[in-house]
Amino acid sequence: MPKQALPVVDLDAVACCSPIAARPMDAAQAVVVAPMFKALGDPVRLRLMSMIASVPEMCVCDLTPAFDLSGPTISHHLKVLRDAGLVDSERRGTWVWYRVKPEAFRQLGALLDISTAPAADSAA
Amino acid sequence: MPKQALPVVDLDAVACCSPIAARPMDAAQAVVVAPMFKALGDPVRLRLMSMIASVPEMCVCDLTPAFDLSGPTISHHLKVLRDAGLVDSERRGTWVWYRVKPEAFRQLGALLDISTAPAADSAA
DNA sequence: GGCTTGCCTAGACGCTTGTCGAAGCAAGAC
DNA sequence: GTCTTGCTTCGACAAGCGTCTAGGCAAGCC
Repeated sequence: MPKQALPVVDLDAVACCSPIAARPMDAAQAVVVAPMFKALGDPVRLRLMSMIASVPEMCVCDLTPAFDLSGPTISHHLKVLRDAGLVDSERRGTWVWYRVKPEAFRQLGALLDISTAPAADSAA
Repeated sequence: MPKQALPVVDLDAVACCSPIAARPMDAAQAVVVAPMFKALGDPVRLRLMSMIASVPEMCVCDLTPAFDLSGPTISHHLKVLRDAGLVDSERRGTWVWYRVKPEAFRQLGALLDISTAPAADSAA
């Protein structure tokens, strides 16, 4: 069995590593985590994330032409991803570069782990 | 009418295991996967998911009182989760029971895996 | 048969979101 | 300095979402 968050219940630790199947998530934690999933809940943002995650870092100037959308719209979606804590941006000279925040992805991945869940499919 | 939620999301049609960091996700796949994340992007639905995932199966009658929301609203959120392919429902006598679909969770977890990503900072 | 309980659907309402064009700011070229 | 390019912010609009009440259907009890 994979080791998991020990019973020390620090809110950050819970938000970070406790699978949602381990126990019912409390309202406060749900409010913190939901925006991260929500940010991924748009096809454009999912593709943006994927493009950024596929390379060490990505220039907005390479992101925008991949979509049939205006610059401001892409910029808006990138801001949503930034606000959700999924990516970081940095201006270097003329261009702005985006980079994923791996710890955020590890968090979400850990939340989705159902390996510790009561057997729903086999018990039925 | 234990209608099995129709395959709004056809799991088999999705590249089931390719992490989004492995390569840029194509638009078609993004359109299929985004609704699953979107469904988790609401605090109420996240808590519902967590409650359902914490036990083999869960009766709506136990779900509803945990929230300060009307029955129809909970029912609506459950339908969103059902349409996203994250849960299954079944009527047995008087009550309706919900159950997670583990394969959907495994798929989302796999998508979020960034261990194969080009080192933006983790291996740098 | 009629009544009650459990859940879903329908319709409506206000807030949020995705999109755009216009305008603004920062960096570099001239 | 001025001009151009890259990106973001602003303001607006339509579409979508979350919530409610009202109503409907199925199952079980009398």
